[in-house]
Amino acid sequence: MPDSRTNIAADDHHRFTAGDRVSVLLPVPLAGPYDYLVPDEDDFDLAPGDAVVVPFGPRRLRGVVWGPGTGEVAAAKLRPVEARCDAPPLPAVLCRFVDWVAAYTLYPRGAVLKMVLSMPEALDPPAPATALVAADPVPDLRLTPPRQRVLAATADGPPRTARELALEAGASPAVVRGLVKAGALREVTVAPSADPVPDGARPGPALSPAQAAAAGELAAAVQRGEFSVTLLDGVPGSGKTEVYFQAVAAALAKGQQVLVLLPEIALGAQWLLRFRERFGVEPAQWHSELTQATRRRTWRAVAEGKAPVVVGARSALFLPFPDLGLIVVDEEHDAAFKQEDGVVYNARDMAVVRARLGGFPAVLVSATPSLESDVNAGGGRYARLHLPARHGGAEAPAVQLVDMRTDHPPRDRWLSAALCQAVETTLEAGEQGLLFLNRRGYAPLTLCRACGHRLQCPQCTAWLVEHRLTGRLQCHHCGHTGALPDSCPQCGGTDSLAACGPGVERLAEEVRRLFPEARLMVATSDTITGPRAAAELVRRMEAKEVDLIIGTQIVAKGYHFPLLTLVGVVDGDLGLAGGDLRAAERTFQLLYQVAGRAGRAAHPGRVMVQTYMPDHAVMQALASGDRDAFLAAEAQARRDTAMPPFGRLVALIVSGRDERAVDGVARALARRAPTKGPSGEPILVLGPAPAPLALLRGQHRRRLLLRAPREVAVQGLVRAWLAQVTPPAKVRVRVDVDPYSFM
DNA sequence: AGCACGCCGACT
DNA sequence: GTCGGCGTGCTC
Repeated sequence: MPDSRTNIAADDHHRFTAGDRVSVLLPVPLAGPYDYLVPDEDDFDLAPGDAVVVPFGPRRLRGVVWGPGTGEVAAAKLRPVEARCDAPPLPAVLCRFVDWVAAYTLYPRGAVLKMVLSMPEALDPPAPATALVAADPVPDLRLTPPRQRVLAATADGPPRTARELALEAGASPAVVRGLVKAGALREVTVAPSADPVPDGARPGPALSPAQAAAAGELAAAVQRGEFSVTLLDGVPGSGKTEVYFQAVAAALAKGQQVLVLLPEIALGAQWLLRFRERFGVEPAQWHSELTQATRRRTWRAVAEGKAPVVVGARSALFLPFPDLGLIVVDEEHDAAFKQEDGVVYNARDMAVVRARLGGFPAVLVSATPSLESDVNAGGGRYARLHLPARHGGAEAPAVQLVDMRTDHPPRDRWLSAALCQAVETTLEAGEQGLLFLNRRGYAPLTLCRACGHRLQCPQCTAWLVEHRLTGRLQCHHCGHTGALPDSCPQCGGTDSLAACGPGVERLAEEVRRLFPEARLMVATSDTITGPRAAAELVRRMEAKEVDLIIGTQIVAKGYHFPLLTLVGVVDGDLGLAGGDLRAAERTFQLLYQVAGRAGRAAHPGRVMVQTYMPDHAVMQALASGDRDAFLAAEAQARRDTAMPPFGRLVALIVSGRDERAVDGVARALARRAPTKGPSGEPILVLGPAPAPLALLRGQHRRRLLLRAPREVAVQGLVRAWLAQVTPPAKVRVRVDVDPYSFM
């Protein structure tokens, strides 16, 4: 375990008064807290965790009192704290968490605090809500029908906000505004209405014996109120959600708060519905697509203990819960929990840390647990709850491998005879199918048949992907787009550019040719752009307006389509290329998830995986359904190579516009690489190597990778290593502790 | 991260 | 003669 530095804010109840020095942590990516003076005013005192406004150079910033001043700075330089914010102090456990995450990830504490204070305006009290009531009658008021409805609505009931009133009267907000302006409605201030909260006492659904046993264990862990980690491991459709909802109910019964982390809020629509069915109302949500006002309200509600349940993406981990009693990490294996920009951290791992610091249980949920969690459960560090059967008795779908070496389709076609046959059977039976291809666009590569030139992104080491939907070329790494040229930019040849390989759009073209009567829908992040589009997809599938979905990983999880009985994986080998440590594990997880879309209701499902490597361990595991054998083999391979979770990795990514400067820094780091740990443990440093995307957004990138035995606290080692090299200003060195992506 | 200071090109 | 480009340096 990494070093967690001692923290003052955590255990100090003492208050700072006039003339004292306090250290204040600011949400800026600079090393540590800065010292300030407590102003010389009566009744002004500060305690650790208090949010304050301080001068900082030419600006004023909101920060958090972290503890007593360090005294390292000359008294003459000190400036006084300007004010205390009218907000609940940050819980001491959150301050300790910030320190812990900073120490672990090797990021400045201020950078971590920035994630906590992501909504600084929430530190100011909310403006009082204004509501509207009927004013004295206005002579000569033009009474249009909408106006009459609005005025009628004000006749009874409590004052309502303009929005509520418009909604109730079926009028536009402009009508309401017009009436206010005309003087027919009067503004009054009201106490802000509290959102309805989930009701943990509502009876849950009937659970199977296995579900009930698992739910009982989780509820008991919540009851005990001690740190523990439980891996809830169950096949898709085994009813994991209902099981952990019982733990949520137990925490609510104790009066504690609950955080549920989901990898992407995109899979939230059906999840929110289930939550609502179970607890009566939707929980508070936290993700990047919320409006400013909602974020502000929610942050404040969490801080005031008024949001009993929050469901959110990884950043929700940094919300100021005063009394958190449970964290659930659903789809815990999902790589989306790894934050890659800004502070690099893994929300699943940090959730476990947060639970440990807070002294409450964490529950990790998955049908395809990560190797880390599986090993932790196997070694007894985590408890494991297993839900074996599909709830409701549906059979797990049979997975059939299609050997593309013998059943290969003709040139520029991607569907084997076997899969075509299966699609036909499915369509004839009036059932639905999903063709899964994890590649957006029409073709991943365009090349010139005359001169061999490949269309490449000017900013990245990546091919440009043709998108017929938009008629443009697109780089999937930096967002660069350009028109599709009609002649080769290299040799000028006309009619020589050829699309190579399939994307979902090209696959759709093939399917339209083969099954002209089938109704298709292409589901990718280009077509499913938000919750509305996702809901529409669900509606069209349920109404059976669609026979075949052609989709990327966006359809791999979260959805439940009762009539979907066939899943065809068009290129099962796609994720296995490249030297990624977790390529096999991830491919298995993804394909297993996709396979789980087939036959979830009364109809038995069928899954076909097209592969050129039918003997590969991933394919064998899918075909046999023996996930545990696959995980065991994968674990053994990692053990043999001292790779995670049996060893530790830290990646350094050196980047900058000037390739030679980047190379220089990377080589300087390599020369000073540690070879031994503090007690002589063997340390291996690989690199520098060009990153797989050696050029990204015009930035040249080199990677170094440090591997250490599990028991070595790598942070000290890396800190000392980095201290020996001072890169020039335009070269950046990023640290990624426990890297997931090797790009 | 911001924001200022500072030193070199195209405008009123 | 000024407005403004962004290089580097500091913030208790």
